[in-house]
Amino acid sequence: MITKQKGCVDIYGKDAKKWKYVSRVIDEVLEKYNYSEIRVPVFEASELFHRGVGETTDIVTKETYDFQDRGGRNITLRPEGTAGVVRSYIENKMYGDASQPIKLYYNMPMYRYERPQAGRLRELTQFGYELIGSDDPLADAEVISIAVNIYKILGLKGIKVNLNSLGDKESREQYRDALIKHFKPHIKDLCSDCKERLEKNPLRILDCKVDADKDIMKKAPKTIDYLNEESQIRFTKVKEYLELMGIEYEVDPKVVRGLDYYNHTVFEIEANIEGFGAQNVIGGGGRYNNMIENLGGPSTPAIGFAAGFDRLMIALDKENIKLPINDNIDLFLLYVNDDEKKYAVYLANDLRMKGFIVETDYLSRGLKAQFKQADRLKSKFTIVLNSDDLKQNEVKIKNTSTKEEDVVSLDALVYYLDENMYEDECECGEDCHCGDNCKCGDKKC
RNA sequence: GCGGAGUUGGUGAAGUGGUUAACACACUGGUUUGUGGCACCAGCAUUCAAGGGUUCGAUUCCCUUACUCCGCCCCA
Repeated sequence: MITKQKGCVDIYGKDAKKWKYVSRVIDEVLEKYNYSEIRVPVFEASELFHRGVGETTDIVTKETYDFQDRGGRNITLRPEGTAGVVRSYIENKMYGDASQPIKLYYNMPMYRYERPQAGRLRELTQFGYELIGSDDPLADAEVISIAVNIYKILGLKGIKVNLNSLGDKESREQYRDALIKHFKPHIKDLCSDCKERLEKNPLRILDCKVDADKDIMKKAPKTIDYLNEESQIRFTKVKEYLELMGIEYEVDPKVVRGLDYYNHTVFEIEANIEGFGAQNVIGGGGRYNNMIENLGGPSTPAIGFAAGFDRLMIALDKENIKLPINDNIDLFLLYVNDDEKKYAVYLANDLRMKGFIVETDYLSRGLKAQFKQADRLKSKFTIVLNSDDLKQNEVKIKNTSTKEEDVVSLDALVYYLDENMYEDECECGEDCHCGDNCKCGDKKC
């Protein structure tokens, strides 16, 4: 048997419906903020990610899917979304558009060659968005708030925003030196990973889990203390705007992010949900004011956010959030003889074109088995096509939940279905948010 | 890249160095010559992830590989 590749998943059936629903919510929220969707290629020149994401990051050094195509080009499957979006921004000269800033969002698969575990896949899906062309702290606050609002609308409760500022280039370098100075004398007390980090990326020592409780860690200098005045004012404004929007957050100096391109505002969104695996950061982002210039565009400030779609689905599942997905059908047509089957074919086609979800039997099953199938599909109505009835130009239609049966003339069938489909009570149940088609009074589901 | 635990039918699983691999659910058919969901009856893994080894004999022991799950690194 040929099986799927390691770290990949098949999404189908009920899960696919949930995915579709969640994607739609994300789309709708982002469109309220006037973001428009961008679709960029799955693969790009390897160089884009090396320069964009950062030559020294783990993502680039050990997690990319690199290959050469038949023309000898060096290709990489995208490990994240921002680099490709920025490439497109530059290549399509969006900086010249009349309307600024540029707001783009995406929801697409990413590829990282990693050992799979809970909440970690090789083919993962991320949604994210980028606000390019504004350095206003309002942009920072808004980007954070969008993420929080998406999670809120989906019904997630256990989420937490951890916020920090890395400051501008100057602040960041000063801070880096201060960290090295602080940790160097104590290097023997640190774990082996941290010993490496000291040279490579000292900021990452801060979120080490092994050394977390040690004294040196607690006494470590904080990014915020090394912000120059300008960066400090900026950070204060971001916080102010967040408060205006009613977004709760916590300043966490340990949030430094693993991608090289960040400066100023960085943030992570954590899912504090019982039963969630070790990978409880479901989203993160920050400002990347230098990246566009680094990739050959004009110097342009930007900020963005990216979130794990798969991890979001896990979070929704762990919090037992019932998504309003419709997994029943409107009508099942049962038949036995060939004339009835022909009529089923005709009627199914006709009613589908008129907007109903109609199923019939494809497996030459007995009547009993067809009823079972109708049950499994949670059909709201069933019609047993009967030659005698058809001669009279009528059918017997049964409401599955009330068990009531009506004789309806074929001409009136569409009208009958329209009238009775949602008649008795809100089909959606109390947890539904389907928003439309519900005739249960003024209640908007 | 490193570490731990697994892999038995469509599903949940029990089991043992020896000739029919429990049990349950699901499924299919029948009891009911065309009106279900209940009940009863019958059927449903020559096979225990793949390959190799030990053995008279392996699904059971050993090795390798693949995959899954969990963790580290890192990240979403």
